[in-house]
Amino acid sequence: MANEKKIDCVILGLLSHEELTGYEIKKRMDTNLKYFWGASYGSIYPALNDLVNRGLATKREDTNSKRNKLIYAITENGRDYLKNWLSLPIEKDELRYETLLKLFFGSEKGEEQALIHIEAFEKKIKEELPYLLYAETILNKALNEDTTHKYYLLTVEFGIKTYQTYLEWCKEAKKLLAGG
Amino acid sequence: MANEKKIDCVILGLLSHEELTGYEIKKRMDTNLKYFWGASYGSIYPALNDLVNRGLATKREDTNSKRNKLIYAITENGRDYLKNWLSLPIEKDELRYETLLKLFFGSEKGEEQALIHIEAFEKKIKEELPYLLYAETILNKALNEDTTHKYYLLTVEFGIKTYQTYLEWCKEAKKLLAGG
DNA sequence: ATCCAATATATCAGTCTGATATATTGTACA
DNA sequence: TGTACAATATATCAGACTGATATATTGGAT
Repeated sequence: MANEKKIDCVILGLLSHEELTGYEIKKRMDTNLKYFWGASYGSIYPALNDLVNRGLATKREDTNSKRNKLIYAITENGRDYLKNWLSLPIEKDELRYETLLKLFFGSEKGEEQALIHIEAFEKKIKEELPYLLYAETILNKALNEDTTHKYYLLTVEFGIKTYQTYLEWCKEAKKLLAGG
Repeated sequence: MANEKKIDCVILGLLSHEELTGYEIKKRMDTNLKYFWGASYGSIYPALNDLVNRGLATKREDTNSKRNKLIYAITENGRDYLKNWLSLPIEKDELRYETLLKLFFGSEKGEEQALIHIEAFEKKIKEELPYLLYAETILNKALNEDTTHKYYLLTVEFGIKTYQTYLEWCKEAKKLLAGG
């Protein structure tokens, strides 16, 4: 089996729910998938053209709007490709935190600088957590109507739990740094 | 200020503690930094040559061993470069979990397949957690002798806390999937 | 002796990011 | 009514990095 390109799989996954433009795909990623996956336009647009060439998606111009919109939809072959990928074992789960990297080498600059990075991290997490909690409320309400929400909720719960743990770690990290 | 390449910074960070070969640098990454950063030989070896050309590191052949060893050391310029990077604000903290991606699109294949991915994730975390707990013990003992261990311990505590949270999430995720 | 795992360096096709370019549409507000 | 600005929309490219592959040596087990 050919090595599945991640960007192809995410796009097909999103298209399996609804028809989308490249711009809308990017927006979905930046909101719904933000906490565990990302992608740039530089990979999305070439991938879309490639998916069409391989018969996994279709492209059509939007005749309703005056905008230069290109709407993509998944094909049956695309759905098969997605299902196959979903059933393959996970290749890689990766955490890549520059904050921890700078902390690891922190002795070179000292405690004051390390504290700055921890507090910036804490601030960012505190700002993002409310969006996850809001999503949790919405999804719990909509759970009865649409069972696909259950899978989305699973990832939101992951985000909430880890973010809350991050905040606990920040507290302890500051204590440890101060010499406690 | 020129955009600091991450691979340059990690290598200089490791060289700031001790002289190392490219192979040893990779080993440090795969053990100590594993939980928050990774790098491949394909980036390490070219970066090492580049660092030497820019005067941030020096290269010398190991005359003691019969092996074709090339030992790298950080220069004063290299240390300045590292210190500057450490004081810059964090650009990106990124989590990229294929497990969550496949879960998000899980409705396409159903609960049984989702459960398989969650249990594989749970197994992997349970296997890795003991190494972090072991590192915690060692570092706590050595904390008095060497204060640089404090920074290493900070990242280990992050790993332990998040991994324990992952395991809690797995339990709840399985309940949620089963329809609870 | 022989085999295998670990040590050690290096390169390359292909993936993906981040920056940049370009143009249009909707909205606020003066 | 004009006009500025944010949002919508597509596209490309240099450069970073991965994963695979190649090559060769050394130490230890049997």
